[in-house]
Amino acid sequence: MDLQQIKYFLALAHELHFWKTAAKISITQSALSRQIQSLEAELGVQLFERNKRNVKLSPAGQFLREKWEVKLNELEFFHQHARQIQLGESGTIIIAHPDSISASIMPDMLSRISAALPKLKIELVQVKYEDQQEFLRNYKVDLLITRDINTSDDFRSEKIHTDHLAIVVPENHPFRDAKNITSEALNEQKFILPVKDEGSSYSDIIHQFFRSFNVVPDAYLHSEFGSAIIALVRKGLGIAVLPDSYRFHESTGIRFITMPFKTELFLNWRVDDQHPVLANVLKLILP
Amino acid sequence: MDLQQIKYFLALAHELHFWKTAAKISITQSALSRQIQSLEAELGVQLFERNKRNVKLSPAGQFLREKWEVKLNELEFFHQHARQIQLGESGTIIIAHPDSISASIMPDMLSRISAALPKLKIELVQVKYEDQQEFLRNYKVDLLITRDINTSDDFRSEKIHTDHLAIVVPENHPFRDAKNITSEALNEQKFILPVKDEGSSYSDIIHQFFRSFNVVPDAYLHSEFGSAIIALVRKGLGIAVLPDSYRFHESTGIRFITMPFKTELFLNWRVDDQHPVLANVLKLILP
DNA sequence: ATCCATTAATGCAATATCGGAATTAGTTTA
DNA sequence: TAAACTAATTCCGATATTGCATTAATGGAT
Repeated sequence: MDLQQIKYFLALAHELHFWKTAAKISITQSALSRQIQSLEAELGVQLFERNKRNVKLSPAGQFLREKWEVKLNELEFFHQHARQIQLGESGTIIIAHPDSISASIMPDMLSRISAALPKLKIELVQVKYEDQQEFLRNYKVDLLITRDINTSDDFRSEKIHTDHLAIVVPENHPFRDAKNITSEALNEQKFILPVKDEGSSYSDIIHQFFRSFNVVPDAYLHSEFGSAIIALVRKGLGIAVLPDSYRFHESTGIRFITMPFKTELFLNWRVDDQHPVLANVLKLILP
Repeated sequence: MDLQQIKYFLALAHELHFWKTAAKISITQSALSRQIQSLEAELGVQLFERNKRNVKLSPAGQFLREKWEVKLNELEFFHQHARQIQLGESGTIIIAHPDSISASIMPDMLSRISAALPKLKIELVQVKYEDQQEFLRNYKVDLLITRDINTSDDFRSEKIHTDHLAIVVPENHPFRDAKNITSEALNEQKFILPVKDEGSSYSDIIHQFFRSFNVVPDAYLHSEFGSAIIALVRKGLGIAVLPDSYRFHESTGIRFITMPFKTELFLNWRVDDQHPVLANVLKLILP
């Protein structure tokens, strides 16, 4: 059973049309037809119900389409990681990080890495909260920086930084410093908050912030991205609570008021990772 | 990339010897050598470090060996399940159940299923507590009977039975009925307990049992298998707390004293399972 | 040092497989 | 009934794979 056949199957399962699929994957309809037949024969499973006119997935085909799609994807990343292992110091390392620290600790961290390992390519990505574990587990990223402590046994986790929370207000806002921040004052503000990820300690700490003031925030806007939130604050759509790190983005038209609430940053990686430079990179990053 | 090539690779990774491996998989050494070469070329990864004398896995090969082994295994079960979907009512359904109920609710359940679906083959297996979720998730079993409520979103779970706990003692033991069971009496007994699975509600309930008597059990023996525990009780090595269902195993030389503590049985299956008879089977089993 | 046994790679010829072009055979539409 | 589609099939040349025999490198024994 050739992986190529499975890819042909997935393409056909998507198009449900031999000619169009054949064109799209650059083989002839005849070849495609026989590849599918041979796949069906080897599996002992009819994948498509087809007559001379129409093609549709059989129930078993439907099942395998779903499963094969994710497994092939996983295999792809394994192969990529194997190539990285082979490449050694001249490979690529993929780091997922929250937007908030793009301008604070990331630049310093990256320059330290690239100074010590000049041949290493670094790829930066941002990963949605709910996908983070899966991405690290399946080798889609090699290092994961989170604001949440990790729960899985497959990962190691170390605290690398502690941020403060800050109130972010437009430049012309009456709030000047921490003295202005009282329950009464907060109660009259409109807030732009991050979407609340269930179980994320980051949104926890923001709730804790409000609870400590005994305030239920009036929030009509939620956004996943800090930079978007900042843009909205600048436009006067409300004020926000964000990690102090955003201060280093040096946006104009807004003011940060640091509060005594802390939020921590964790570096996560796979235990027993085989990436040849990871150990070196960790040595550079960890305190 | 052919799955066959990957199987060849795994065989060679196991033997680390071209000739022996070739013989074992019934091809010639020449063919094997070139299959491995073509696999390496397609991946762009050297899998083995070899000279004219020795073969050993490269670091990347080591990594892929590990990953491929589990993924190929997963694929195998997917293909098997696809065949089951195709077979319809004449397929096989795989049920994992705890040993304790082999003689109580299983016989009745199975005869009901096979009466209604005479063509269906049923396979019974027992799965270690820590593997249960993985087996159900990856289609190694279709139905899973547990004493713990399920936590994953991918599964559905229904309570099918409630057992009582029973004290199991040898025939000649002074304990006769529940009236004998007091804190003082329990404190003088030696216990044979199940291995404690962290997070298993079944071991929880046994702890709860002891706590309600304010007894810390003197247990020098732990065993995973109820039938083993019963054998040990019969030999006078101690007494045990087990689900009342074991009573139906009709072992001689022991006595069950039913206690008012309850332990529940849950039936678990995959949400959105495609197995063609599963819905029918569920209808037969669920209350 | 030299010879021999071992073992992975390679050259070659036979065979099997694959892919493309054209054809065939059902099905739907006008 | 004809025309337009569309998946399967046939035929044939190109390509890949296999087994056999040979080669080249290595390690151990004498």
